Amino acid sequence: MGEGAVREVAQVYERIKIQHPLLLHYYSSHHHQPTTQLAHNLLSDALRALNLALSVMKQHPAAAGSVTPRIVKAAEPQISPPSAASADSQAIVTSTARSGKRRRSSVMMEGKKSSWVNFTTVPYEDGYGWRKYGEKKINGTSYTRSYFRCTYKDDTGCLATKHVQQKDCNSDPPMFQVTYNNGHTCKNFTTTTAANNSGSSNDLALIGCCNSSEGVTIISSRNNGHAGAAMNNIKQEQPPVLLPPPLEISALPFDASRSGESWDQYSAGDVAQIEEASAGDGLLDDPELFVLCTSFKVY
DNA sequence: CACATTTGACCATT
DNA sequence: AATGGTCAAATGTG
Repeated sequence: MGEGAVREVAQVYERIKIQHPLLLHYYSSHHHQPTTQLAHNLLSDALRALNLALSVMKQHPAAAGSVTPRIVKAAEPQISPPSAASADSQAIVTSTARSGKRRRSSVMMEGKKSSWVNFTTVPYEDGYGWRKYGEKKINGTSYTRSYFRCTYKDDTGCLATKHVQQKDCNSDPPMFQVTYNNGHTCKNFTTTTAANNSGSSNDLALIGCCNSSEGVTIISSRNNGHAGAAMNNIKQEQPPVLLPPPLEISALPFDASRSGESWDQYSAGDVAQIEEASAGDGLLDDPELFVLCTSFKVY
């Protein structure tokens, strides 16, 4: 058993995990079909088994074969899952006195906890409403990084933010690294407008990177090599979904026929906290394996 | 008019 | 000083 085994198990796990919600959605509207429920149960069992297998492999790397030190390092931090809305993080809702010069208080620094990354071809479709608040050219990258905060921050004090960084690799579709900070606390805040992304409705995020070939859904949104241009296709008002509880099987309250959801990052509510180990693309030699190996629950 | 995006400036950290 | 993250005025859009 080696790295290849870990990768294979992890890939199967992620595939099931990603496609499970589609089945659940179908199942929710076809209760009368026992075969669907059977498939649902089987998938649930498979998920648990694979999750457990990955956990064992990770805890006994000697048995599972060598895992690159960088991966292990990145998976080390064990911090509360992204969905946890801690009280102190609420306290950080510093109104930052719009008037004067803002100052990053120590409380603010204490609040930087939940952070996780996701590699996806559809960085703007994760079921939440995001509002762009900045764009920056980051050293060592070809594309600008865009910063988003929760659309309902002002209404609910939701501290969720994310930034999207297109990878340098010339993949088609382009791959993005999405870094989330703080889970959403706005929950099921209602929106009125429906998603009308330029991308096809069934786009599904896929964990992976440049050379991922399997299961990548082509999105129609073009990218002309400038992240800012790609942003023009962002649909800010998307039907929000509740964060699925960590590895808990539940139907998602969204219409999968309208908006693809890249909620895999949530199912890893226990996802290892990922600290930026290095700048730019040096984060990992193999981001795909990296994500796969850090997104399962450790029992 | 309300809301979202753009973009230069500001601030904290290293 | 360089860098990354955020603010907020200006601008765009429906």
